[in-house]
Amino acid sequence: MKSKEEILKLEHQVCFPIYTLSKEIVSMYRPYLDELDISYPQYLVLMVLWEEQQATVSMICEKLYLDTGTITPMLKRMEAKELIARTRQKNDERVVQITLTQKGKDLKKKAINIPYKLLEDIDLTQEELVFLRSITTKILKKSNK
Amino acid sequence: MKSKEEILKLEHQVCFPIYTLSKEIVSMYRPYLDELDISYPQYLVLMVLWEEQQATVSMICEKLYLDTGTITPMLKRMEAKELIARTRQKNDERVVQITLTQKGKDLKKKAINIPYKLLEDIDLTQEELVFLRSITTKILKKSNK
DNA sequence: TGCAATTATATTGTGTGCAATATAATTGTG
DNA sequence: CACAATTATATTGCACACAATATAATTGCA
Repeated sequence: MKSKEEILKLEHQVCFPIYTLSKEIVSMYRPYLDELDISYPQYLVLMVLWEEQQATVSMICEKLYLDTGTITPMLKRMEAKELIARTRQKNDERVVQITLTQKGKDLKKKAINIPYKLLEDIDLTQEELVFLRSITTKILKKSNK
Repeated sequence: MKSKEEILKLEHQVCFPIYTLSKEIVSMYRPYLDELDISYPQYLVLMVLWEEQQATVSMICEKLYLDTGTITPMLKRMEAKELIARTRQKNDERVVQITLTQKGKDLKKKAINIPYKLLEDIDLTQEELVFLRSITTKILKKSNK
């Protein structure tokens, strides 16, 4: 039985390791993403587009659990780097369609091996990966109700 | 045997959920920490100080896996809020000692129940908690070599 | 149809987070 | 003992992340 004092200690926290782990994982991506001159969140945007061909701003926000305050300036930076194009939808001028430029499409080939490298670097067993995935998605599902 | 295309999605389900979960957990803290007028990283600094009474800047950096570029401005904001005091060490003027003010000490009483509330909100089983902690610390240990 | 809600995106402001660099104090070495 | 290396913290610059607010386009309803 832990005292309140004990519970407040950093070493006993559940959330702190996750918070730290998240940063650590992003930093594991850094050397690979540096080569492509993109950040981790930008890589996530590209993954959406590589899968969907095109997407609206709100679709990207929803898929990545980010809001327009984060996404809009990020998309502008990606546009400046000529990875994507932003165009207002003809039949509804509120909607902004995001599409890949040729440069953005080409990056996929260079990025295709990053997941393998990361899995190597993280070095977890299959069981651990499955468990980790199930727990994280469980919490996310619950909190999204 | 998964195609590269699919693996790209698979890893999307390992690293991305952790990244998202981390943000989700921080947002779970927000209502409780808003009452104390502190951010999650500031809460982490306070946890170190509640445990250690006092600490140097570098000790805090090490414990929280953050660097001075993050910590120094954060400590200044916490000093401005009169939660902590910053004093140069007499025998080595390079070192800055961080101590709690009375206001900083008093916050501990109000914060003592937050971990319980979070555990409730997260709603994981004991096994899941233990597993999560062990796996996150495993990766962190490995990457810190 | 007119205009108040709604919707999609953008903007503002604040606080991290980190790489790179700077600064000042201390230590180690010839 | 001088001074180059090291150490501890600070600063700069850039990119998120998110709450709050703004803006412009579209929808819905009296």
